[in-house]
Amino acid sequence: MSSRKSAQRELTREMIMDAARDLFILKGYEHVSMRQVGKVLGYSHGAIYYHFTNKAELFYALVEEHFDMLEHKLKELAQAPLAPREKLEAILLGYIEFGLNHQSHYEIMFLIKDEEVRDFLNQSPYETYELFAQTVHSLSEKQLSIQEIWSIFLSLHGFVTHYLRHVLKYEDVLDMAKQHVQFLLKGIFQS
Amino acid sequence: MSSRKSAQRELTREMIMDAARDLFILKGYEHVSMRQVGKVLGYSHGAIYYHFTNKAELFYALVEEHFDMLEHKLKELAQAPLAPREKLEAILLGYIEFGLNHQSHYEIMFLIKDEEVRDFLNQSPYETYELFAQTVHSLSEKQLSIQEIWSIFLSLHGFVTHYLRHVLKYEDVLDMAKQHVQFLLKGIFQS
DNA sequence: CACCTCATTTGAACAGTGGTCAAATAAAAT
DNA sequence: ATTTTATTTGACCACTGTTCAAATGAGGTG
Repeated sequence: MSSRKSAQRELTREMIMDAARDLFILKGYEHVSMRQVGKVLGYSHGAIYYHFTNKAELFYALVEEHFDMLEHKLKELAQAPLAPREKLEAILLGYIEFGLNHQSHYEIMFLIKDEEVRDFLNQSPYETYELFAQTVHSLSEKQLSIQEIWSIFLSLHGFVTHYLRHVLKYEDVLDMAKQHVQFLLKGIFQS
Repeated sequence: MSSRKSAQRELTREMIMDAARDLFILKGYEHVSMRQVGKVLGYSHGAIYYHFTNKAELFYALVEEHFDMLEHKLKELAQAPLAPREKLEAILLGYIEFGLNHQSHYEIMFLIKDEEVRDFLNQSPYETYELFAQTVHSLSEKQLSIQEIWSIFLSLHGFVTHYLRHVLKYEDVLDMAKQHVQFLLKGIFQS
């Protein structure tokens, strides 16, 4: 009965995050317990609390990664060799794709009310939205106001939120997503 | 130590729902426990389980009421003495108002993923959406397609969801709500 | 009145949760 | 070889939803 593992197997934040990520994607924030995370790693739950102050901090560490992923995706799409209108479409669609392909993460990033988690969400959501808004603004050739961009964002958010709740995959709603994007862009470009 | 209360104070589903409603509005679904509900009524939690099979059933009973309220509100707005365009605005704004004035309920009605609760949500969401869609369709003078109405709904849903998460009141976002509605209706009526 | 029945209520029990912390352990530094 | 220090354990706390045998007492029957 050794109560401390050998040095090579010493627990790290990375290891915990890897295990948590798997469980988390599978079950969502609320249905993953600290004890479960410890169990898959072969450690007691106490050890997890040595590396993370609490559950919210652990899961927020994961979410930070995903704000980066979303930003990366937006930047990538913004550089595609397309006409502004097509690029704009790609960005709005890309947002939906991201949301529905990373449902558990989207949930924490934009949906969870839990105060504990919210306390850790500092600047990331604002920064990511700022990037989104800037990109959309320049691609719309300045025809969209701040307010209109915000409305577009909220409307995309509504789409993701709805289908996320019904646990549908992106591919299942692709057509609908495209039509939603068309609806939002209607009247901006005269085409 | 009497273990059964006198007949006049016998527990009813109504009494439980009244107590649950208060707690629920105050704290939201996840932060209300069956023991708390029992406590405010002066009964043990076991008694609650005699009248409701589980927490989900109890809270769903409350939510049924609120689908009715939303339908009632939509019907009321549809009969206001206004021009179609104004009426349409009033309906979209009314939806947002409802969502933000009954945040806890909106959460269960359209947001909670919990399978237990979802099992009880049967036809109500569809029926209510159907009413919304029909009303919007007729008020748009047939200029809006099924798909466009669905997009409008999702976009309103996104607005409510976002501000609900940030626990803002309807009055706090009224201006924003009006602009969002204008954005969604832009291009439909030639005004 | 006594007796019985049965709807109702209780509270102990179960398996789980997030979180804390003294004590045990072993690797590293002296 | 001894001390220090980082890490891990697991008992413990207060809580959750849920189940259920046992207790209770109101109402009906003889």
